[in-house]
Amino acid sequence: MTSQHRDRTPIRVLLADDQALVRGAMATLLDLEPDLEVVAQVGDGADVVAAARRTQPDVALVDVEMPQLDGISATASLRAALPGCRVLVVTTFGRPGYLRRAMEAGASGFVVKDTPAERLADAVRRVHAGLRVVDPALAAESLAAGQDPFTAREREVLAAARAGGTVADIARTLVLSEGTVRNHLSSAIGKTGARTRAEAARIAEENGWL
Amino acid sequence: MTSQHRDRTPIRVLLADDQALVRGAMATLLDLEPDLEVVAQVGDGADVVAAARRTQPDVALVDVEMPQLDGISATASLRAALPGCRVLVVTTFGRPGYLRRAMEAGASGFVVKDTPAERLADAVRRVHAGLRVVDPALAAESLAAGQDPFTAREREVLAAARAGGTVADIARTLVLSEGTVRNHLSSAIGKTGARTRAEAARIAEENGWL
DNA sequence: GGGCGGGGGTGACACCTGTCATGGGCGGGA
DNA sequence: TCCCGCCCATGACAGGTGTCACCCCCGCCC
Repeated sequence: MTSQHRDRTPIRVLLADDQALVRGAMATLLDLEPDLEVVAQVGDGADVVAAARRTQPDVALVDVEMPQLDGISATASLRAALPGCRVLVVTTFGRPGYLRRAMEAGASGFVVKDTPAERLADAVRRVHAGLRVVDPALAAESLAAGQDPFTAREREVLAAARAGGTVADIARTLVLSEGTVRNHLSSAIGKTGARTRAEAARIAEENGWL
Repeated sequence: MTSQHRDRTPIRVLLADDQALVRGAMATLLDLEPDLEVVAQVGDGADVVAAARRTQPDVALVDVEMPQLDGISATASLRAALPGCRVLVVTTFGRPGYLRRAMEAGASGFVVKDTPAERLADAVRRVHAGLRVVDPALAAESLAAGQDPFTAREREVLAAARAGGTVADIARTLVLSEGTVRNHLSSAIGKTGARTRAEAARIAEENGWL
């Protein structure tokens, strides 16, 4: 497909964002561009693949924070279902772990919502052209932070600890011994350099490891 | 929309949101309306009053979550400086405490970013017309949740506890005895019905009490 | 095969937390 | 004026937490 027709066939765009106001605003913003056409809007990651199958978009703009299925998982599903559709992840939080996981899930670009609105359409065009779009500063931060140091269990235990419950609560929800939970927590605390489970959970969350 | 406006002068709108992408998208969305004109955009609450003085807007759309000065405080300052300018608070999180505090600060409306984009312009018009715009469901939730049960100190201690540090850390930052910190924490835990400080902090945050 | 890392578990120990009783000081309302 | 709520503080106590040593099982890889 050597489709270099710039203004003839517009780039078909799918929008996935749980905030209707933001989604709608971005849709009008992109629809103003003559070479872009928003062909679908969904409010949850769980609806991405179905909408994409129906409307066959060229590029999908996917938010990370969504209620049922998050944007990273949705990206992976979408890439598996429609390999021809490229994904540009758009997110509120520029967490290093998000960037890494998004790229591993098959995203072609990663844009933070701090970036000027004028650049969004250009990011879509670049992604559609097969280029990778990543904020350089965030990429550096991602490298500096390193990757998720946790084991699967540690991550689960730490995620369960975010709710603020006791060790007994976590043990009950994960069906584990209290001692085992404390061992995992202790390990996670050690790996993050924290001094309490709450601090460890905060650090993990800020890095996008949960 | 069939808005027959007798006077041809458009409603002057100021936008305050820290996410440039969202801000820009909302600006284009509102500028498409013939009776609305975005006359200023700022990325922080600290810049709201200065920009309003310069551009004399009729309505200010203010986000709650902003880096230096939050939207609630910015609303209060703006109402004091330019009483003729009405404020419509737009926020990601529909927390009951946010709504209450926004109205107390002098806001005329409160809109969550979940609402459809089509309704935003209408909300601006209503606010400009002197009406109050509040999501009924959120208003009910706000009444059900009651208001901030904490004393000033309890709030401070709980806010400091969010970082995840120990009692000693909190005592150091607030210049208090460790025993006093534990007393305040215990009181806050009791008022929220929580069982740990982390849970209490989570509850307080979800209700917009911090 | 032996080593290694992950998962699950137990027991013990020092330390931190949450609770309560109690006290003093300060300001505002009946 | 007295009373009440808030703030600060102390001390004591039960129970939760974080750490460590040590155990087992399993799968992987040199």
